[in-house]
Amino acid sequence: MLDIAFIRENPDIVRAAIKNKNREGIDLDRILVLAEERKNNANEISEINRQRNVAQEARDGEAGKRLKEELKAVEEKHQATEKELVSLLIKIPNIPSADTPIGPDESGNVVIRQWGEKPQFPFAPKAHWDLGKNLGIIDGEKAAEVSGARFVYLKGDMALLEMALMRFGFDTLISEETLKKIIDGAGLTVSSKPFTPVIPPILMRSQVMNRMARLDPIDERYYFEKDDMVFVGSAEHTLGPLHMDEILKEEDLPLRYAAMTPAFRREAGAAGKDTRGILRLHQFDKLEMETFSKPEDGLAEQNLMVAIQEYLLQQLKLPYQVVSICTGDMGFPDQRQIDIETWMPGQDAYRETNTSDYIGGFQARRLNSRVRRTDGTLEPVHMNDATAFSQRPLAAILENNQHEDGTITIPEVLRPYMGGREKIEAKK
RNA sequence: GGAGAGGUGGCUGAGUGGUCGAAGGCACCGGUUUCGAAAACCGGCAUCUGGGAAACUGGAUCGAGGGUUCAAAUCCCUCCCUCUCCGCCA
Repeated sequence: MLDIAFIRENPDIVRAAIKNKNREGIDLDRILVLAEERKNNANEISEINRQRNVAQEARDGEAGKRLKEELKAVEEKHQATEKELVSLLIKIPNIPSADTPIGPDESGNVVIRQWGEKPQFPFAPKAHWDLGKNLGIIDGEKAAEVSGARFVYLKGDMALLEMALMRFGFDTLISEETLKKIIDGAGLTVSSKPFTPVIPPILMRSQVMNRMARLDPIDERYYFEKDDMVFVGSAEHTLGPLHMDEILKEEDLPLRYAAMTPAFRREAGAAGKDTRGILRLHQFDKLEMETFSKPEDGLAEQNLMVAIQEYLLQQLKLPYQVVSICTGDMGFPDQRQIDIETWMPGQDAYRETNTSDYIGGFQARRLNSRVRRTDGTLEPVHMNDATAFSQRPLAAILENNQHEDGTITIPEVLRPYMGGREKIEAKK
């Protein structure tokens, strides 16, 4: 949710954001009228209450009764205004950052840099679903019988590889030394405070998800009506509300958290897309980063998130490109979205493996997560969320490190987590 | 799931219809004392919000929402949460 004062002062910026993010049809003038009405009603209520307090003091039952009726009428009006205002307000998307490309859809995204050499194969490289099936480490068929489409069993070395990947990610995020190295390497000036590892809930109240501006579209969520709860679509959804209704101390910022959880997505509207392999599942594991920072540090914080993502992929020696997501393709609460696409030779394409969302104070405003500044004022804390690793890099490892005989070379950095082994081979 | 007890300021804890935004204690801030510190003593100290340059001042807030009443932290209803015991369970 945007700050109403900001909307009042910058209607043109807000209008542009609505248009560029393809959210037309929002009546901004109505919002401004309602905001004015709300303020007037609040003042009126305040005045009636003052008179009521006087009447109480005087034990004046007659005046008290009359004022109570008056109050009731104004309060009803006030609540109706408030309700309509908030319902309109939460439809306004966050304002894209100045460096976000303007574009209608993913065709407007801009590749900002590429890293790594695409591997050359003296044979036709296979896609990970074929590699995984042949090695007996990805089983989509049995999963389909048991759970339906878009589920898989990861077995044997694939299961171990995932644990290795996630553990490597965690170890990177909780090491101040490594973070320092990453920060220096990227030429950033941000805190090197390490991430706190968290095991968060993956079921949450729908209301809180709504305060994260992530409930809509509800079709994308697994919703348990009886309990009014939803499955998280990402650990972001329960890490973000970790400080709701709190006032944070400026000196405690940044706060950084990392959590690996299953993520659940209904993939409504993605029918027929990526039906093979592990790129688009209803349930997948993801190691997520979530940070809370001072408003002025929020953008630099996102740059750190991206630097970490790049470091992780570089350590795996996976070629990738960094993409600045344009206005028409970016998330509703995002101020700036940077994706990383990793090269998948079996599909002859870069595929999205990481995303990082700079949210600014957009979620914090509804979550009521604020920071007390040294001058005593309160501001919404700025939030960033970003993928460290999902399961998608596993697909990239399989495809990039494959051999003609179908075996896979395990990335060096993951070997210590896999008993020092160098290769994944078919079980004899 | 069953039974019971609770949710009050940064913490603790009193408060069962008006004099309560809320005693006392702890913590914190300032002062006296001291060479300095501790202790003791004195004073201050919730949050949000409208108006105002400020001094100051109006309003709201005792888990959330609704109700009774001229008046609610206090009475009634609904919901949420926490704790204890039992049941069940990893």
